[in-house]
Amino acid sequence: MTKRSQSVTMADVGARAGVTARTVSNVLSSNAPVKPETRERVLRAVDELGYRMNNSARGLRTGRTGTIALAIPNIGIEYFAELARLIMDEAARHDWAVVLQQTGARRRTEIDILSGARREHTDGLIFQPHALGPGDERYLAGNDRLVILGDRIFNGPVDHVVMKNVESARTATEYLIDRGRRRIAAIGASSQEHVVSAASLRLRGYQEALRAAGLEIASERVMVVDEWFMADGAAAMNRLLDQPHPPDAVFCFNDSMAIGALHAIASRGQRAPDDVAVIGFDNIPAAQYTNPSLTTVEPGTAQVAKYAVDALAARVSGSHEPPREIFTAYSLVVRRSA
Amino acid sequence: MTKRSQSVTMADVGARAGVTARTVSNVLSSNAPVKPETRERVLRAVDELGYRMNNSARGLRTGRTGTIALAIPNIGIEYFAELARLIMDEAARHDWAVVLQQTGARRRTEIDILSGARREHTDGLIFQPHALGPGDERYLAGNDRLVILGDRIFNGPVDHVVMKNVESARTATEYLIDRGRRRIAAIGASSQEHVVSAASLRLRGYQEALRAAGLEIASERVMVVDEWFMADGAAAMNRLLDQPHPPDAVFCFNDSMAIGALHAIASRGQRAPDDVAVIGFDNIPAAQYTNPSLTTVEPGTAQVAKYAVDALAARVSGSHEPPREIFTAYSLVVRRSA
DNA sequence: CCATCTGGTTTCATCGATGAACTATCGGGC
DNA sequence: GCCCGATAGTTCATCGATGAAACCAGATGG
Repeated sequence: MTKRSQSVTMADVGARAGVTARTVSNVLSSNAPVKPETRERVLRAVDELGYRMNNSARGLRTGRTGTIALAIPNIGIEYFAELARLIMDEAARHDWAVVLQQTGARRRTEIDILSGARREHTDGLIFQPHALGPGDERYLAGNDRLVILGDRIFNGPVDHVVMKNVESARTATEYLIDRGRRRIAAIGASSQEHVVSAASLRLRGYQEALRAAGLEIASERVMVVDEWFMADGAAAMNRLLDQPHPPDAVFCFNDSMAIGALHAIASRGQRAPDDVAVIGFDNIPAAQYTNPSLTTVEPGTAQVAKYAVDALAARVSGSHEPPREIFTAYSLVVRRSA
Repeated sequence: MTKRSQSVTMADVGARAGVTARTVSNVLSSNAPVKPETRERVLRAVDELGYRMNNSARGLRTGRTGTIALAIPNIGIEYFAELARLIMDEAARHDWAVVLQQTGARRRTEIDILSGARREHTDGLIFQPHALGPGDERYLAGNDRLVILGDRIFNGPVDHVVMKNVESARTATEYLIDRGRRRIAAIGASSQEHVVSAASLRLRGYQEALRAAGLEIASERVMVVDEWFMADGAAAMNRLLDQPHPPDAVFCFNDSMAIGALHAIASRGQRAPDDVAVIGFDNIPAAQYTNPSLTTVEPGTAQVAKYAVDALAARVSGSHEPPREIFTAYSLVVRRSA
């Protein structure tokens, strides 16, 4: 209609409806009282002119953008896709749009995101770090309105939504032990053992279970990987099966690697769980549809999403309560692979 | 440091560096000449004060937000997760942030997104419609800076990046015929046949191949589904296997459904490809790691992402060339399942 | 009859960065 | 010595919505 669809402003709408821009604003945003028939006329004018609110202007004035950022390592990992989906659903209930940022698990990118370099002035940030951890608290500075996901990794004053990584990993490993497995491998350890990460916590749970059962903790059965993709899981499984005494069970630190492991097992003509039992972590939707279907740890992903968004909402609306650490409930989902 | 981290402005930085806000702007954004040592001082001040550009203000002035929207049905479908990943990578090269919107494949939501109700004043929109199609051109009005993905569905004046759905589906079906299969089913048809959609185009390719080979097109072998999730594929496959004369092959309109189908087959103690050959569509990363690995159509996803972002970039920088329709290259990726 | 209140609307300044236009300084070139 | 052009900065208005406060009925109450 108009030459530049951008250029319709509240003043234009007001002119058409016979009121000022301020009244248009009152109709569209404010809770100030407006006479019903005026409201009617304004809304009609909005419609006729195809008016769209200019969010930059509103954002400049109010300091709110209506957008939050979600920073995750890689949306190609199904768990993060699922997490993103759930978080976006929650965010929608707060009328937030979500800007997605992939960190690629790179330290540099994670720092950039925290320091705001890549952050497009959002109202808040939900952040699942991978490369950053304890000792990096300084990068949190200036980030009120921040929620950290996934692991308990910062000592700094910031809200965390965390899984019971150690406990749930121990539960998964105990399950394998209870089913009579004795040579239990782990896939997904990190090359930097000292860092507190999902990898090191799940590894600890695994080790605790073995130790409690009096089983040997064989270092050659702990597979270190670069990343947590299916390809990494498959490669690690192949290396395990090449060993002189291959394992009779393997605990993968996420479902993607478990899917890779299942594939490697089948490719070599072996069978899960008969030859090797496989257990995963995350309970992604696909875990139900692998062959055999995947036994895995349900870490409370939906809770993570809900708690994270709610915690952020509280910060955004000005809460100054001391940062909380919220734990999600986990459970073991038993299917066919173990 | 400051009470409200938001409040550091270019003027503040300038004051500290002994210049005006305009010069700070020149250093940070403009290509106007600035003396090296001034630049130095300004950058130092930026650092010391922890200054972050206010994107709302800039957006208000320039009319650019530095953000584009990507609207897809559901990021829980792996193909869309992969597509989103690739598009975000491309967008990053244009210094764009990406706001993700899920339509849920709902018509109402798709209309809302096009009409801007849920659109947070972005610089442009990449949109994969599902429920909208030909006849809905009116909803495109006022959307310059729009790229439509996935299928050739609008006659309106808008850029499309489209797959060769009919041809590639025909190729996939022909492959099954060449391998000696005769009772070939299809999973993924839509209940609204008349709408031009991925579903109807892939169905057409399937039918063309059967017809060309002189094979019967049995309507009971064309499975209609609600959505394209793994669960839908599994359910459809189970219905097929319950038939008196079950198929010896099945062409699934996406990989997620194919994964569901593979699972259904294995759950009933049957084997792919021996009993039933399975072929998918999309070549998602997981297709490589199913058991058996999945033969599928590679539709040129990376090209979709690149072309879409480039086309959008052209529009944003003011191109008024007639809208283009860009086709991606497809190929058949042969693995074990067929 | 004046003071007070309340619903409904307007006026005005403002958020922070940037486009446009302008000033100041410094070398040349003739 | 004067003009010109280039370089380095400045000033000022402006983008569009909204907070604050004023304004203006008309109703209520003493």
